[in-house]
Amino acid sequence: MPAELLTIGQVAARSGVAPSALRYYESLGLIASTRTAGDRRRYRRAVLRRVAVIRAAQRVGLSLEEIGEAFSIVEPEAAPTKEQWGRMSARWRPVIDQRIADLERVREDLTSCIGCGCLSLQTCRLYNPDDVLAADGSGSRRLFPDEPDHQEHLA
Amino acid sequence: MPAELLTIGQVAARSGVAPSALRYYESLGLIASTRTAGDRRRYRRAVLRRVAVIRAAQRVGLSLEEIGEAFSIVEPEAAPTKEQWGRMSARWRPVIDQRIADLERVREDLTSCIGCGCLSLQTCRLYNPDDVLAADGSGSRRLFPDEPDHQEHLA
DNA sequence: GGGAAACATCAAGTGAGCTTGAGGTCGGGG
DNA sequence: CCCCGACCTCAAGCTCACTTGATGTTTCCC
Repeated sequence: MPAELLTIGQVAARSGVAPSALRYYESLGLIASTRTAGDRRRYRRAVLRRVAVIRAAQRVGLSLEEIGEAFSIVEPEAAPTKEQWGRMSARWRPVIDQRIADLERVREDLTSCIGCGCLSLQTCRLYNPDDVLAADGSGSRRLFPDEPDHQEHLA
Repeated sequence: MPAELLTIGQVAARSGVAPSALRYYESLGLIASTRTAGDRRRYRRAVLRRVAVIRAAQRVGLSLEEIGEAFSIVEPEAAPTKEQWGRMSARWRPVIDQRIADLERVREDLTSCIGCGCLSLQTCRLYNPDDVLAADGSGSRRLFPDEPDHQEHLA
């Protein structure tokens, strides 16, 4: 327990992310570690920041792959420089803004539908939304995919 | 194509949700249908509203199971009454508000971290967040789970 | 009335993001 | 010196929300 490097257990405890998840992130190249002679992982403190950024980005709805792409501009294994950080957040900002706008619209629709008495009508946006998914392939769906437009409406 | 009842294909076209997904929702009890003599599904128009509500709730980050719970207060197979709708949206509003607040915080953290020069410091909220996950079992994680608090911080 | 859509069921597959388990290694305290 | 717990790898399992495919039935239209 010197000071400089953290064990996986310590990183887990301090970040709240399970060791298995940290190994998984590492397998994806999202974080990096050095190894001891006995093959144990040792993490630099900067990994805590990276993990925090990963969790924050997930909350925004980004996949680990997208996060990895954004990380490709910062050097692995170190804290981002101010400039790199700036580029990353510039990249994510519009995504966050969009997500917030989406949710605000859902909230608005939900609320206005109560007041407007549109429950049985077809003019309601919730009833007759203009953002709709088209079938587009296989596999699971992102929770908040970029929904392609689709024009087919009610009658 | 009389008028009253919709086929699964029509519901799919009008809601933008694939037929297979509609059958899946039905298997979970989220929507209901009657059957023709030949065992084909027939949906009442109200199902369009329900499907729209389901998609909206998913956008907010609710699982289909949670959506089903919320639906348990409205009669299956019919459009919600104004009162039921009110209860549902009252139930979801705080969740939406919370999600929006979370995202705004991430955005704020991202932005302020650029300006504040905290990149190498430990006072930064992103670096030293107070919302952290504890290990809690198996399986996949919700994209935006209710994160239990966890107090273990840096040093 | 005949053929092609559209629909039915059911089992199995998909992808993301992890966890769990088996089986073995490392390292610090008593 | 020995033991326990933390750690290692790798393969397999799991959840969620669907889709795909196989196989069979209905229905609409000409």
